[in-house]
Amino acid sequence: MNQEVCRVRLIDLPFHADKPFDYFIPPSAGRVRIGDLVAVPFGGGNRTSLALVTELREPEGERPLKPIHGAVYPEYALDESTMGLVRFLSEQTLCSYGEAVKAVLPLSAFVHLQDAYYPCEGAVPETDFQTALLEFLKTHPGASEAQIFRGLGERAAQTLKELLRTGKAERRMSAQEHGRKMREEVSLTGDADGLLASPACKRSKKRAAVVSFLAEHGEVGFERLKEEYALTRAQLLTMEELGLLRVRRTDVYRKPYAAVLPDERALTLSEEQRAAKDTLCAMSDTGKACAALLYGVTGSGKTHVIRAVMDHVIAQGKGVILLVPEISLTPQTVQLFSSWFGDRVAVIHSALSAGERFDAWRRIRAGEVDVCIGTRSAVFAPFANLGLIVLDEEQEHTYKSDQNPKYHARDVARYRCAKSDALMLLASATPSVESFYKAQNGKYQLVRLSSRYGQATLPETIMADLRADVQAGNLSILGSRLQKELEQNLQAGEQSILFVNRRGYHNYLSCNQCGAVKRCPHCSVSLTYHTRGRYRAREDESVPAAHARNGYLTCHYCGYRERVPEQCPECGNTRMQFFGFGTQMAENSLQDAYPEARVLRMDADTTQGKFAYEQMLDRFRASEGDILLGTQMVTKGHDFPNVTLVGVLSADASLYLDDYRANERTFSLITQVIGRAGRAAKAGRAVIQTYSPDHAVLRLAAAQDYDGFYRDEIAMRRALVFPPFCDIVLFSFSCAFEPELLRISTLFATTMQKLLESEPYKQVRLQAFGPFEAPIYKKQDQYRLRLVVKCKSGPLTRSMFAELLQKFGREQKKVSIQVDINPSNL
DNA sequence: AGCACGCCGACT
DNA sequence: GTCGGCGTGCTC
Repeated sequence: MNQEVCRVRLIDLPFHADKPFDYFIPPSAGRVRIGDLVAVPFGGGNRTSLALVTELREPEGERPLKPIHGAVYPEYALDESTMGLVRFLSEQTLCSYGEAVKAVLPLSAFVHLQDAYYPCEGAVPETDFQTALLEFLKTHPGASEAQIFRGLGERAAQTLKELLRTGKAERRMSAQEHGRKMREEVSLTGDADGLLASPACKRSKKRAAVVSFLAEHGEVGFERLKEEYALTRAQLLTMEELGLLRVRRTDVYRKPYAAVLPDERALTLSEEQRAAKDTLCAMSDTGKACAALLYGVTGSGKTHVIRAVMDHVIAQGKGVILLVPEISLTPQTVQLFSSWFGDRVAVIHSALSAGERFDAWRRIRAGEVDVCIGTRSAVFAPFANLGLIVLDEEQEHTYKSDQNPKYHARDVARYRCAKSDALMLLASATPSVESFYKAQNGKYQLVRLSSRYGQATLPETIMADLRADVQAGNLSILGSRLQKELEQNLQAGEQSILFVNRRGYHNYLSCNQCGAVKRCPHCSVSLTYHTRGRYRAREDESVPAAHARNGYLTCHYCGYRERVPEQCPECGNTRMQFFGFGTQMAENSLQDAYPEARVLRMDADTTQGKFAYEQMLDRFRASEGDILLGTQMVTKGHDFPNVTLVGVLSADASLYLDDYRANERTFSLITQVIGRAGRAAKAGRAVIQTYSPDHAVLRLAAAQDYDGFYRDEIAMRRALVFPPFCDIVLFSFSCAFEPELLRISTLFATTMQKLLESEPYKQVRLQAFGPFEAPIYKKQDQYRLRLVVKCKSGPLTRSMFAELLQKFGREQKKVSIQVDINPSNL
């Protein structure tokens, strides 16, 4: 027999142990193919593990191989393209094979490997306890470890190992599936009177009642019995086992998003929109892999164009993936698209249960849907015939995963589209600098929508200079201009939205006289205040002067640090202040200023519940609030006709983010916020509070001048070498023991430098910074250092990183090392 | 990750 | 004298 050997990757190995292992395929294992999930005995104790077959090969060498147990979960075997995707993910993000597999399959939903123990034929026990255990296994073949412990106590563990080692018992794997919802139809196994007379019914009133009920109604669903008699599943199973009931199980799919009636409104496109649609459809029709950036100013009707292109692709029988940044923040978009595509749509929501996620996956794989709408992970939707992947609001950072595998949905989309000759469509009003750069260089086809759709007009944008307020002695969160506008709105009974930038909160130092902010001389990123001692400021707390003198300012990209200056280097003012406040503090100030106003605070804390977010928006829409105060979530695409004022409490918090994307994020944010107020018939106003009213980014955002913003920003990125002119690789080290942490991270850095001098890595060009302290140096009793590397993330560079990570993972376990290529925030 | 093998402290 | 701590190293 040839092809007796298979090469596999174990699913549950850490990165440093993740390499191929060979097994032989015994005849009992049946047919095994590449992409199959198999159970294999692994390690000294031969514990059963899940593995993925990556290669079939001829036997070679003398080393005896272990036999695989066999294929499991045959319906989830990976096809060739998914195998490619897994390889791509693991190579691209430096994650283990298993992590990649888990990203691509809804594994957690259904896989549950459990060891089952069996006695071996002719086993001769050596001790009394062995005799007892073997006896137990004979009466309970396939018992789990837990069952054995329940029967014989925990001390059976030792004996069980002896039996396994001496071949008196064996361990096989039982593969169980979870999360599969079955419709359970229950009927009687025989004549009702006979069953009622049985001891099983005599002993239980409930059983008797259920039997009588079934005698009357024939076959009924389990749900019905549950309602009528509070019958539990356990009781149902017992009755089935006792032979009273017959349960007919059929597979059902769960559909958490009930189908909405298809929206039959005809789509009328403007001239410009139709031209955009035609361009995109023509690209799709080439049947070749291609990518486009649909850049449309707010209100230009991107959604209509997207829908038209989706229709076009679906009409050709191809699958479409529509990615949105965050389902709960874009309920309208999702609702809109779900209703357009009716039953043939699957929605993948981060709040789905494992089972629901699994159902969606199965429906897609079975070809029952044309469209999959979802967040980041929906980019893996298993369409056999993929025609289009859309990333709506492509600049959003939520498209980058911050857990392994740390992929960017855009990269995965590009890969999948390339492999399936599909179209990748990025859409945004404020594209990421990286994407726009690619569009400028012809990598993406740029499609513009430059005119506003309908009568929507931009609101009047007001830069409110907070320095004037400080000079006038007003230190409130609300500047005078915003106060005036708010009062006007409260009086007129019109609604207002106030935005607090809490995300990316950090302590940065600025002069409250002239607004100057301390920046890194090398990276043009604002410096972050760190304390030297144990003290850490809470969100709403300004840093006390005593601590300020204790601390230092540092750059998160290169580790540069300096002392806290006594006075402003620009104007000599001694009133330097630390920034950062949250929604709670803003709410308090608002209530103090306007006790009669109804303020709805919306942030991560107040939107805990499942529907809390939507409920709050509904309440606001129903005018149950005068002011909606919140974080990021209030800036997303909601239409509130009665909102005529939008305020940004502090544009600076975002402007002086300790991230090279601060400008980009601010531009995007301010542009979106302004878009919130100009949607209805009434004219709106947008008030942007800032200490830097002349900051170019704010002015460009107020003017909605993306091209101007891009021109400045790309020049800055080029000059300082930031993406798209390089990749940033972040290594994070953590350990409870500071000296060890320092030793290992330094060793890591020097080993990397040494590696760079030797083949094959001599051609790798990179610049390393650090190790230096992470923004939060100590977290959960772990000290954290990081190493920032600027490089071009190519195969050679990544394999060097992989080699380093493997080595350091293998040789020491105290310091944990994480890697993130182009992290979404530092 | 799990697990075995291996070399030093407080207990029957 | 042994049980057991978790350091080190391997898993086809």
